[in-house]
Amino acid sequence: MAKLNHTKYAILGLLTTDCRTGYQMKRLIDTSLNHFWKISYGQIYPTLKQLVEDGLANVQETTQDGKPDKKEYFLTEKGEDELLKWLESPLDQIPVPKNEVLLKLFFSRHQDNTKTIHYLRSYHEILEKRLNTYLAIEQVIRTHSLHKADAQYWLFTLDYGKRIVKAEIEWCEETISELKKED
Amino acid sequence: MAKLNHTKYAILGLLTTDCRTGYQMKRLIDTSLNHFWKISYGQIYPTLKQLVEDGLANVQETTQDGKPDKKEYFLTEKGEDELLKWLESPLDQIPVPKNEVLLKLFFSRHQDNTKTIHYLRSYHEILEKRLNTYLAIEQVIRTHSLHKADAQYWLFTLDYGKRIVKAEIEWCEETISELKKED
DNA sequence: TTGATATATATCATCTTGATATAAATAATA
DNA sequence: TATTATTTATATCAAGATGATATATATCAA
Repeated sequence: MAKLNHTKYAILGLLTTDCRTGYQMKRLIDTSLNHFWKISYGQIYPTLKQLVEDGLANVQETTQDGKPDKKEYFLTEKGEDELLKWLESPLDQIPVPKNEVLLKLFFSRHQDNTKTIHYLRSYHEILEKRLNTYLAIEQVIRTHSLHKADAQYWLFTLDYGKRIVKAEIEWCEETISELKKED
Repeated sequence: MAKLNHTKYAILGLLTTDCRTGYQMKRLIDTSLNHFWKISYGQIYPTLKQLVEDGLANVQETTQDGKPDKKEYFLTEKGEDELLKWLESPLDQIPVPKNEVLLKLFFSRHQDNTKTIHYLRSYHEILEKRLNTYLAIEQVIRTHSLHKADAQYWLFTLDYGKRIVKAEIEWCEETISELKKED
């Protein structure tokens, strides 16, 4: 049964930025907002169609010089209202994300601690890279995009990402330390 | 296209605990492991069937006094090997979870900051409740289950949950504070 | 006696995923 | 100059996930 469809609102929101095509939306999400969202083409194009059918967006085909033709989507007033209604809607439950690392860790009494430690070291490396990515993105925003309307809110989301990754890194270090004691 | 199927390994892992039925597995996940995993009946029963077909588990129907009949599943040696292989497999990419709160926050320049602040206060409340839940679970583990083979690893996962929630709470407080400055 | 709850198995409409397909363009390389 | 790689762009689909729903047998509470 259909619960709230986040894809629809994500795309409505994206239409308030300067993304106009499905391809641009996918790129923006993948390169700049992937610390808190992800989307697939399998969601984008059917949802754009549905938004047009529902009168929340309209579409205009554009011929480009030196590039393939494209379909540009624009929010309608009705679409804007729908977005605002969603923004105002109260917070429901927040699902806890599934975490493969913790799933494995929970069952890892079945293997040697040295393997588990090695695994957590890999995780630690991934997290450090991720933190560096977030710091780099933050730098780029502060240097080039602070004037943009979204900048402040974008930084809020990055701050969230940074804090979570830092907590994950600390947890990693602590857990590795505890596992070492048990050998 | 089929990527690694976590459900299968989650269920193989659960069969190393004293869960024997689909219903018990769902209950264990929902009550004790929901800080890092979730599963639906829609996954459990078809996957149990598949494990039996693949020779990774076997099933035995049991009549119970005063309760409905049940199907009990047991790991085979082949299933145990498969679980160990999975535990030893190297860490691939870790997806960043989707986060509805950050999605809304990113677009919330379109609404009054007072609404956003109110929304983040709701989030704050949910997080504080969640932290209390984790602390309570930890207490129960330390008091009643420390002897269990899984206890230490379970506490590791809870420690992760606690640290993440604490980071989220701090982020909330900081972000609310920044938003207040802008009014 | 009735309704709620616990224990138990199971299905399905809807949504998501990410691989894949196709195509028109430019850019890089041999 | 031709070929290959990359960019820009739209689109689909098999496989998996979800969580509501259904059904059934039991005990417990009102």
